[in-house]
Amino acid sequence: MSREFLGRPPFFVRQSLVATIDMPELPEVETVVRQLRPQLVGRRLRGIRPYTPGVIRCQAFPKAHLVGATMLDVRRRGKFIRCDLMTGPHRRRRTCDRLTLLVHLGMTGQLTVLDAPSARGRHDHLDLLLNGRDLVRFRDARRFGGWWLLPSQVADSRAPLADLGPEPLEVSRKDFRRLLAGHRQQIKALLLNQRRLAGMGNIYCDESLFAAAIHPQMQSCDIAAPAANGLWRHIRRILRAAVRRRGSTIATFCRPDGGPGEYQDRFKVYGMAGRPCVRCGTTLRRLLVAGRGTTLCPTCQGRP
DNA sequence: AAGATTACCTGAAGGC
DNA sequence: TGCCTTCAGGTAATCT
Repeated sequence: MSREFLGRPPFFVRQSLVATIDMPELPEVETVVRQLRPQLVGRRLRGIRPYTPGVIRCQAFPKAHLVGATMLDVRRRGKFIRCDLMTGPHRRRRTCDRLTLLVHLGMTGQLTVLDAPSARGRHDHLDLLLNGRDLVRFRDARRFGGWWLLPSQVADSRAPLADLGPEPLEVSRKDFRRLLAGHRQQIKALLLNQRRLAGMGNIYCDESLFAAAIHPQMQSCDIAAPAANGLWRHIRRILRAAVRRRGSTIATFCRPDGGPGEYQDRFKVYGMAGRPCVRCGTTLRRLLVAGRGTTLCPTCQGRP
C-alpha cells in the first residue's frame, strides 16, 4: 500500500475538508484552525463520541453539555485548538453557559470534517457530531493527542492552558530578551518549553536557531542582546512564512482540500544532517539537545 | 533548578 | 521475505 493512500479516509466518503498535518507546531495548528473555523463556527453540536479510553484527558468531561451547544469560535493557543461554545437552551439555566473544548493534536492528530458517518479506522478515536449528518473525526495514530472540556470562564486559568507561556508571534522583543536573560537553560530547551513560549516545536526551533546563527546548547542567559533580538526576529519571520505556506508536511499526504503544507520545501537544517549548509557549505551535524534530534551547522552556529 | 531519562505509542526504515 | 531494532517526537513524570 502506498504511503499516500494510508492517510486517506475511505474513498466513498465525501469529505468537505481534511486538516491533516504531522508534527503539528504553531503554523500547522494555525493552519488547521483557519481551515476548521469557517466550517464550524455557528454550527450546533449533536454530541461527542469518544471511542478510545484516554483520548479525553480531563477527569470531569460533561459530555452531555455539548448536546445542542453552538460553536462560537475556533482559535489557537500555543499548539492547542480552542473551540468556544454556548450550551443549548435546556442547559443554560442550571450550569455555565459557555464551554471551551480544547484539542491537542500531539504528534499525528488529524481532524477531518465528514459529511456522513463512515466506517471507523483503527486510529479513529473520537467523533464530534454536528447538526445534520456531518461530523468532525479525530484520527491519531500515535495517540499523543487529547481533548479537554472546561467552563470558558476558567479555561485560561486551569490545565492544560494555565501554564502556557506567551505566543511567539505576540511576545514583544523586550519581553523575549527578558525571557532569555531570566533563565539559565539551553536555548533550545527554553524554546521547546511551552511554559516559556507556547507553540514552538522541534522543526521551527532548529530552523530559527540556524537562521539566527545560535548554537542550540547556548545558555539562554549568555545570549547577548543583539543575538537575542535576531532570534526574536527570525522566529517571527519563519513562523509567519510557515503559516503563509500552510505549515509543513513531513510524512502524510491528504488531498484534496486540507492539502499538504508547503513549508517543508524551505527547510534549511531540519532533517538535512549530512548535507552541506546553504550558507557556508559545512556538513550539517545532528546531535541530541534537550532529548530531541537537533540539526545544526557547526560553523555558522558556533560552540556555546 | 536545570537537565537527563523514561514512558506513552505506532509506523517507517534499516540491518541481517 | 521477514523478523528485529531503532528512530521520530509533544508532554509529563521522575530522578540526579
